[in-house]
Amino acid sequence: MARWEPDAVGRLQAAAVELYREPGYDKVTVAELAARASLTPRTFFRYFSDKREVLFFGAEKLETLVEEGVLAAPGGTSALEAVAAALAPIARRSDEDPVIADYVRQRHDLIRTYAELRERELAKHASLAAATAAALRRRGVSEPEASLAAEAGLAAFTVGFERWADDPRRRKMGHHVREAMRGLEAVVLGSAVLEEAATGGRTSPVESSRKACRKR
Amino acid sequence: MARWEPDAVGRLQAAAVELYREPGYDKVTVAELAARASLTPRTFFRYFSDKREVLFFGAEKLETLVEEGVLAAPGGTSALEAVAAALAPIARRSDEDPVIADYVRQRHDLIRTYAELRERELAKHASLAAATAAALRRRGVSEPEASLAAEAGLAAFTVGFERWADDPRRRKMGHHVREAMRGLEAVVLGSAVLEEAATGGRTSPVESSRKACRKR
DNA sequence: CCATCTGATGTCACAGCGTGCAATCAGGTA
DNA sequence: TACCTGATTGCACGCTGTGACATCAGATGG
Repeated sequence: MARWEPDAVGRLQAAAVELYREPGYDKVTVAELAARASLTPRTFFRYFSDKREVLFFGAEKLETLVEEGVLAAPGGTSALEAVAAALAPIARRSDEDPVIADYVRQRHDLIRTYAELRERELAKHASLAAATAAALRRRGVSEPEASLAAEAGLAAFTVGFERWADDPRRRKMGHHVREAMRGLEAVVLGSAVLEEAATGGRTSPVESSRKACRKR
Repeated sequence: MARWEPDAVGRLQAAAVELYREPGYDKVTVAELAARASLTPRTFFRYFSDKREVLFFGAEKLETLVEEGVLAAPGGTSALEAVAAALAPIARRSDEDPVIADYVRQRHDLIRTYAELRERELAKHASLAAATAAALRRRGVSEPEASLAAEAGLAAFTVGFERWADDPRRRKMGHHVREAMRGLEAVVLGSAVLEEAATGGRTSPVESSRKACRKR
């Protein structure tokens, strides 16, 4: 039997999701939030550095998960494939457990609504990208490419994620993410606009390799 | 002759760059900053919503610049090329004017140093990506591709920008950005690791098109 | 059974951020 | 001279986040 009500962190997180949704993130004070968890503001700030941070608790875990995923990708896999492979299980988690999916949706709604939360989300995203690039480097990918694969791969994931969140047909997140990855290829290969090489003589950076891929 | 010392905004910006560098962003109070510009905190907050925002003044201008650039790209240009074309003049501005380049470097140093500033920068970056995607849609690019081209193109720009900032050889920003764009292709085409199709049978999303591009 | 230690929680005071509202103040206008 | 205008200021206030110290229930141990 514990001295205090157990799981202070969990109570604070729950209170946060609840109150940030209903009165609203900007309407609620940390004092009220803490009170709902039968705690004081001081305790809140002992566990979370911020009023925002309480919504981003699993972030470090996610980071190591993706790192491990990148390292675990089979040898000979390209950088971008490794990133995609590391990201796939993340999508799967939501696709397999509707409870998780609901939580993810609520959290995403919050983040979409409040600029301060969006900023923090972007920061976490950037940190994840940096960690991913580092993992790729540990796989032997050299520098401009490692960062680019990490950024591009995560960007594709995000685009897929957002389309999932907005999909009225409720298709799986994995589906949207795969589609986004394909879309990324298409865009980089220059087939998005079905252009007919109308560029006026000057050879753009993207032009060269697209030439090599005409058969597509 | 003006009633008050003219260009309050400019004075506040100058004071900010100066003081955020030297005592440090987290050491300086808005009161001190305002005082250095011979103003009061109240006036500071009339012009800037934040202690951070004072460093991000040109952001809206940059946004419209990129939008115009995307719209102005010659017809038949692919989505990613349009983004690259819109971004190129931005790099050129720094490459041609060393004063601008110095300012950009100082600002980047600040943003790299302080997490709060980094968060705000990422938010501006995201907003720019959204505006870019919107401009692409106005060009007829449809949705997963518009966002992907915007995100990927901006990510490449950022990677190039960062390599420029760290380049001991001081090559031009345009050079680094072009290289990053090429790197992006390389990564998406799967040539980053020089792999020899060692994937164990399963066909990954990226696999299909890479097959079509073996000649590279 | 009492003393002590431990670790989570609470109290208090405080600096700084950001805002609403009303006051000032210099110059232009009638 | 009286009035209007618009930039700036003063003031009071609520909220965020922090440092230093007190509290309190139980575990430990003699």
